[in-house]
Amino acid sequence: MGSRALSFPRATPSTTTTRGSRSRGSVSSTRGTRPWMSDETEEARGRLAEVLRARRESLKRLRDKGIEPFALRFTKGADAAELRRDFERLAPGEEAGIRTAVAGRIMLIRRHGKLSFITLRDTTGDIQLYLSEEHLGEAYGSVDLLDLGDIIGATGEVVRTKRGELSVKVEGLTLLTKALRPLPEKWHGLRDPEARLRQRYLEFATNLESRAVVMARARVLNAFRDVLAERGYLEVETPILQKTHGGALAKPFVTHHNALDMQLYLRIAPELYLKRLLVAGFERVFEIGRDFRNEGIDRDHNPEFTMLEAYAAYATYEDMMELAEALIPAAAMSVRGSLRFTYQAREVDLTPPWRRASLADVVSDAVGETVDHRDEERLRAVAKRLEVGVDHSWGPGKILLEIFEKRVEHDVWSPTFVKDFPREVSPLARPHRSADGLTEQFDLIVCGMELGPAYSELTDPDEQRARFMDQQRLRRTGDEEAHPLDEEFLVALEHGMPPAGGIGLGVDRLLKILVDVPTLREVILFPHLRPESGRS
RNA sequence: GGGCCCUUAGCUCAGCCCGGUUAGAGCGGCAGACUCUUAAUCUGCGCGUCACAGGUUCGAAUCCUGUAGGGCCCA
Repeated sequence: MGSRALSFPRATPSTTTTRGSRSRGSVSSTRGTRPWMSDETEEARGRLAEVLRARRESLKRLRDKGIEPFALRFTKGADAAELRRDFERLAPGEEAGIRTAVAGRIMLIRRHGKLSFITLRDTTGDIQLYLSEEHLGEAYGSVDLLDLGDIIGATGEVVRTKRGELSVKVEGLTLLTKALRPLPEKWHGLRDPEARLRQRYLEFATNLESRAVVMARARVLNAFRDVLAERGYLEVETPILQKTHGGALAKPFVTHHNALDMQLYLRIAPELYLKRLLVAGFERVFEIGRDFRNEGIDRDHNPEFTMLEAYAAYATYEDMMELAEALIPAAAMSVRGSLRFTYQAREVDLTPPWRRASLADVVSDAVGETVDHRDEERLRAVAKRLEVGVDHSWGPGKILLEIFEKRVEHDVWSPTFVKDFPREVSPLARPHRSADGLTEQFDLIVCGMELGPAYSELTDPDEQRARFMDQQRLRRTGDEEAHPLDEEFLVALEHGMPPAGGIGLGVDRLLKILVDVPTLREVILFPHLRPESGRS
């Protein structure tokens, strides 16, 4: 059963509009409803109710005329952008002599009696429809039944109007989906910052510039996959539901498997499973997926976020630096077309190679005195001077890291590999080949943000067990982010994991930089918001 | 966690400081005119628990307190 073309005699306007029924809605069951919450149309009051009733009315009229308002399919001939590109040179008043079929959402209607213009929006942009009674005959009356927000298909010749707007001169019009709710204001779009996030689909539908984020995300992921595939990395998927949450220092979400009657965690990182794949003999693997961390929500944190993790056997953290220097520029070129641009009005240059400096050196430079990861007394003094809160139980390494994160990191703007982390804050990285008490870990910092860590991976199962035991001690002192001991992972390591380098990259934070927005929420398609409560 | 700010029609916003008939406008909606518009224009008509709860007052969108959601800054 296909959709019948929307061509029929002019509809006789109903004289029975909805006026008489307005006062019925005085029972206030919809008190406090918000547009993004469902409401009971019957009892809704006010202007929205009037719009909803009008839309239902035209829906009914369409059905009365035997027209299905929710069609099955439509064959598109071209996108708005394709037409604009292909007919760039068409002169005003000229007809291309070529027919096409376009489809999209009605953003604007300009009716001039026997002539109407519709601005139609598809994925690629807007295209104008030119509709005239002269051309459409009786079917022109159907234009009266169209509303802003409806999704339609149109066939006709490509023309440029006398006033210079590229248009499709419509010969056939098909209603594809009737919109039963109104679009936001046509000029301003959706502005309320809360509504923009809660009804993200309306933001993307009406605010064209917001779509750039969605495009950029796809481009970054494609660029990553291209670079990794070219280098022989295999894309894999590992469990999100895990018995033990590991691979990072963070609080997990807890869930429950009914049939097995057991507690499970949503992964905080795929790391320990990717390493099992190294044990299994896959030498280069990567995963792009969601991690979940049960932490606060702010401009740099969302409970779920997208992470790339990649591992290469027989490699070190220097190789991961080189990989990062390939991945991020590829993503930047794909999104920005350049390695030099501004983030929040500040110049940034992603041209590799990037600065490599030890954590102790970066902190020393920033605080104006030489510190190292063993001098607890001096570190405590520096922390005090800079008003960085530190706990009595912390060792020097943790204090050093805290000073870095609270006072130094934000100002590290050019891409920098901050490397060689104290052992106590790095439970999964290999001991440094030449420096005592350090590990071969780096954090990549760009525009004051940590994009991700990388290690020369720890392969010695006994050392790994000792690290986990240290973490257990921290756990007992109340550190909820300490790494749990994963016995099964240790058994896997005992079977032998090749020496390897591994890296994690936070895709959302990179996107923040590439699309130049100040908050993570802007780059997440559907960011988490607190539920609206107290409105029942 | 602390401070400051916002919440008025489906949407975009006035009104709030200094309390006073029935809370305004534009878009959108409805009815009509209009064959080259670009947020089309023009005429007419409607449309609100002023986020929520309490307090002060003869009287509260407006002043005070609390709560919720959101934003910004600091930690």
